[in-house]
Parts: sequence; C-alpha cells; structure tokens
Amino acid sequence: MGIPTLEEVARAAGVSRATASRVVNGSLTVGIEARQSVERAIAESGYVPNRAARSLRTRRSDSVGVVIAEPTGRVFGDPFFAEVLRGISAGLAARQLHLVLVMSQTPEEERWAEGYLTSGGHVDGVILFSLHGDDPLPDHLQSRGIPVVVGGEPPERARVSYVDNDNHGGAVAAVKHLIDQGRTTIATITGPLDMPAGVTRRQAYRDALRAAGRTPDEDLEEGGEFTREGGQLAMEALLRRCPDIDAVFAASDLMAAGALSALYAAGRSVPEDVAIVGFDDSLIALSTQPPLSSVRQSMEVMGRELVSVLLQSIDARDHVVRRVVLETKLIVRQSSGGPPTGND
Amino acid sequence: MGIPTLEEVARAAGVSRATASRVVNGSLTVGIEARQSVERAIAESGYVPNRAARSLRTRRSDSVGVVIAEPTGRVFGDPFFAEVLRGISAGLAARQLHLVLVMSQTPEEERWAEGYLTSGGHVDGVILFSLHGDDPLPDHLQSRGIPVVVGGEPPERARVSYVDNDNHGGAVAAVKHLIDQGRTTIATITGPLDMPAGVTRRQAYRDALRAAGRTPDEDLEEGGEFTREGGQLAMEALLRRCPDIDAVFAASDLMAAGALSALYAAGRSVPEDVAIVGFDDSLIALSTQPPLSSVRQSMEVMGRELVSVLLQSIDARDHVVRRVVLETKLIVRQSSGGPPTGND
DNA sequence: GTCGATCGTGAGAACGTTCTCACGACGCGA
DNA sequence: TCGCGTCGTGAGAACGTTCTCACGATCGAC
Repeated sequence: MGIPTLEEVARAAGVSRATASRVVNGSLTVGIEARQSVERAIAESGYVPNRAARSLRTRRSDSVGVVIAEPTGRVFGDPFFAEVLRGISAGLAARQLHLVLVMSQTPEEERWAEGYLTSGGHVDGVILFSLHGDDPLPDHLQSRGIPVVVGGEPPERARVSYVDNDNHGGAVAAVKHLIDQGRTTIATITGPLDMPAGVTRRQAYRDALRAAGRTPDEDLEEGGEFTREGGQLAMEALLRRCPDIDAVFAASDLMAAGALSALYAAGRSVPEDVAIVGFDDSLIALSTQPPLSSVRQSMEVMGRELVSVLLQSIDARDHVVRRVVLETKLIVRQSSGGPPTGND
Repeated sequence: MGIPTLEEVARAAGVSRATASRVVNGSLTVGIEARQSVERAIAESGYVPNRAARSLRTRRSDSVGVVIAEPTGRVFGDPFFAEVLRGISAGLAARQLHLVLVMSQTPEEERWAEGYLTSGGHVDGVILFSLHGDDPLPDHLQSRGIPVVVGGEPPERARVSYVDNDNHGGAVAAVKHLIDQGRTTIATITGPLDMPAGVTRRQAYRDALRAAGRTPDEDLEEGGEFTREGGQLAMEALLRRCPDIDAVFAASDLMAAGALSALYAAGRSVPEDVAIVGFDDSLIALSTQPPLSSVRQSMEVMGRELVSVLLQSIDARDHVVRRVVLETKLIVRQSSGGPPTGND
C-alpha cells in the first residue's frame, strides 16, 4: 500500500468516495459524524489529494505563471524584485497554488513563453513583470482568454489589471518634504524614462515643484539606469551643471546611494550642504552613511496583492480590469535632516 | 469543439488513440505513414497533450521544485542568483518541465516546504539552494526518497549530489596572479564563514600563499557579508590594521566594489598602490572604475548543469551521489594591472 | 396522517492519457 | 507448406479525482 487514495480513506471511514471528497473540499452538506470519521482517516493515513487527478477532472491547473520578461540584470540588481516574488510565493502557498516561474529575455523566448502559457492549460492565470512599455505579452495573453495581472504600471494603451505603488504620491511627498526643509535648488535623478515608474516619479517631482509655486528646470533633471553607477554618474553631471544644488530626489535607493558617493567625492556634506531622499526604502537605505530618507513601499504586500487580484479575475471569469494602487509613505532619516537615530 | 484531445487527433488521422499516443511520445514502433498522418493531424488541430492526464497515468508530475531556503536579501543582493535561476529555467524549458519556485525564510516555512515537496507527488525532484551549512532540508528530502541536487557546496556531512564552481581553483589562480605581479602584502576579504563558498575561498587564499612559500597572516583576513557594504567595512578594517597592504583578493565582486570605495576614500590608487581581484565576474566587475579583475564562473551554466544532474538522478532512480565541479577562469583587467581596454 | 421540501449520502460516469495485451500480417528458415 | 518470430496496430483497462443524479430519511405544514 503506497500512497493512500481517496478510495482508501473512504473505506477506512466507512463512507463513500463521494462523501470523503466532500470532506476534503470542505463541502457544507456533510453530516457531523461522517465528517469526523473521514477527518480521522485522513489524519491516520496521511492522505494528500492527487493533484493530477484533481486537475484532470476540474480542468484547472491550480498553478499560476509568473513571467519575468526582462533581461536578468535589469530586474535583479535591486532586491526590489526578490521581495515581490516572495510576496507572491507566500500568497500562492497560502492557497495551495503552484508558482511556475517563466523567464524570457529574448523575443524568441517570449514567443515560446506565450505559447506555453496559452496552450495546454498549464496555468490558470499569469502574473507579469514587464518593465519596458511596449511589451505585447499582456495583450496577447488576455486576448487568448487567460487572466493576467501586471506588477507595476502597465503601458498606457493596455487594458489590463495591475497592482502598482503610488509612485506619484510618494514622490510628491518626498519633494514637498525637501521644500519644507527650506531647500531652494532641488534636483532629481530620474530612472530610465522607458519605464513607467521612471516617468511617473519625474512627473511627480515637477508637479510638486509647481504646486509650491516653483518652475521645474530641466537642467536639474538627470536620468540613468536604476543602479548605483547610474546614480553616481547622474549626480556628477548635475553638480557640473548646477554646483549650487542643495537637495536631490533620487528615483531609487540604489541611485541615491550612488549620488551620495558622488557628493562626498565632490566634497559636499549630507545633509548639511545637500539633502537627499531616495525611493523604495530598501535595506540599502539603512546601510548608507548617513541613513537615507526614502519613500517606503512594501514589495511583499505588492506580491500578495497581485495574487489576490489575479485570483479574483480567475474566479469571476470576467474581463473586468482591476487596478490597485498601494500606499507609499515617506520615511525621514538623517540624509534629509531627520534625527540621528532615524525614526521607525 | 474546444481543446483538441488525443482521441480527436487519432480520429482525424484514421488511427487508434494508442497509435496517436505513440507518435506523440516518439515511439519507434510506428509505421511511417501512420506517423505522418498523425503528425499532420496534430499540426492542423494544434493539439497539445493534457499535462494532468499524463501525470495521472505516468505518476510523474513533470515539474521540478527550486527551493530557496534563505533570507531574501542574502540571496538576491547579488545578480548571482538570478543568473542561476535563468539557467535552470532554460534547462527545464528545453525538456518541457515546470519550474516550481518555493521560497522559505523561516523554519516554519521550511517545514511547510518540506511537507509540500515530499507529499502528493508535487515535484519529481528538487534543486536546492541553501547557503548556510546546517540546513537539514537536503537530508530530509533525500531520506523521503526524492531526488535532490544542491547548487553550490553542500554541508560536509550531507551525502547529496551537487554542482559547484571550482572556488578553490579560481581563488588560488587569483592570489597566484597577485603574487606574480610582485605584490608583497596580499590581504583577503572573505565572505561569511558560515557559507562553504566563503570558507573555501579563504582556504584557497591561504593555500596559494603557502604554495609560494609565504606564511598566511590572520591580520590580513577580514570577513563580512557578500555585500558592497561588507566589502567596504572590511577594507577599512584592513587598512587600519595593515596600512602597507598592496593587494586584495575579495571573495565577491560586490565586496571588491565596496573595497574600491574604501581604498579611494583612504587616498590609495588602484592598481598602482593596491591591486584588487574580485570573484564572480558579474556585470559589476565591468562597471567599476577601474574595471575589476575577477574569477569568472558562469552561473547560467551552473543552472543548466543542475538540471542535467537532477534529471540523471530522476531517470536512474538510484541514490548515487553525483558531483560536478565547474571550471573557473581568472579574467585580468585594470584593477590588477591588466591592459586599459581589458581583455575579453 | 399524508405530502412536498430538505438534507445527507452513494453509485457511477466522466476527465485525457499511457500501457499492457492480444491479434493479424508478414518474412523467413525448415 | 507449415511454424515461428517480428512488427505494427487496436481494444480496453487503469490512474484518482469531482460532480451529477437519484434515492431514502427526516421534518414541518396542512
């Protein structure tokens, strides 16, 4: 007697297979004593439902595809992504769902992934990370009838569900904070402008300045990759153009850390000469000297939320576009004049 | 007529279901014309085998669990891990296998993962990354009869298959190179010593010194996390203790980059005053100023190799311990006196 | 005290594969 | 010509679930 089956559980409990199945699936229409004896039989035998048989019958795979349609380096430099993945992993595990990871870097691989995801019922739905704006994958999947939710802001034209952080609100809060600190010449280091998050954060920077009656100046904006090096190079360029900068809003912590190096190399002190605020509130923010003020966003919550939205779409079988925007919160630390211990 | 089944393909081809199945599975004992007409029917209908039905019958899940049993930050700071994952992903995709990702950070989650992986036939085998030495998971899985292969060097006592890079050989080459450059006071920044890779690279550093007739000096060793900050702090400590250091072997590129910052902050020039060699040859090595010499190891190859070893174990159904050690290669760039353009 | 509704239960048919067997056709040596 | 192995094929039974029906029992209402 190898792996116990439902049949055996039922026999041990003295009920039919159907009733045993009902107990396993938590049906309400089963008598108290039948339920108990089945539960006992399950516990004694260590019964676990056979996933394949269940899938065959229900026409559900009970698994969710997570697609990373990007060059590896771009996605993984930041711990950002790992945290989302963790949230997704936890969210799916809680519902006994498989996480099937699909990584596609080249267009060829992306086509393969598309075929894989749309045929054979391999997954019940897809969570997609596509950081560049022109990816056709979400549209394609959706038109083949498979539920999709995108992590982060999707390209404008795509009518697709997504979960995103409140990039605009967070960035506005950061810049407003710098203004409130009495800073006069506030620069920004933007992320890549082919990513929606990069564009949105820059827009928020401008909006916050205008809201305070100031006029954004393109000389005070400099872009780069979401990396430490990108931040460092951008900061150097900014200092060359505008030596009188007294505050910087960087679109990521990694960039802010790079900017910090450039500032020190140029002999500026932080926050005395230049105040700086980052974005993400990742571990990096705490490990710099001084600790970085940053906009907090919980990527793990984002992961869980992605799962929750996807399951809604799957269960409802509708084509409703669901949008979730997660709150962000400014955390003030020493790099922009917060107290030495840092709050929180 | 929804999704085409084997039955329908068979009917369209004018053969029995059994023969159609044989064609799908590449059996040799099927006549040429029957084969061709089945193939045509498959192409026309776009038939894809139903995974659940197949699994039910064959008692195989056709999926492989990839377990990351570590705190997220530790694993993902480095692009290291993403690359391995990519290799695994590609290797599995080529064989039409699912990649099921399991992330467990707490002991509680690890127990859950263990139950999940050992029961219900969810996966045919497991690829495991457990960076701290005392993880019982590989042993547990193995004793439950499920094939396991570990990425990186496993704890000593575990009799388990693994794929690892030649950490020792690579590190020896790095240190020997520094000696050949005429450096006299060669320090090392080690990784965490609860990770086998950290220990091995330090041991190799000592061995290389002894092989050159020198005596290792513990004052010239300083450890830290595999992060930029860890490298920076370690370098600062080393400089404080031994200001006359003229070369450093760092156990990772990230640490080397951190060391670079510390060296500049202390007014040393690289490679004139201090030569430095990293490990991993990741993208980071090319983005520092000057570019880092480093020990190259292809994590993507490691991923593919992990898949290949695991499949061997699954197919053979034996308990043979398989070990694969992948070649590493020293790449000399400017940071240790290589030519300005860098080779390769 | 009868009639319908409700509730718990069981019998049995799917779901789409793979795989064991058995069967006919064919080639070849005796 | 007979017998025997080989080769391609098909019929049909699994694999372990879920789910539709149908059936008997219990109960409240008239």
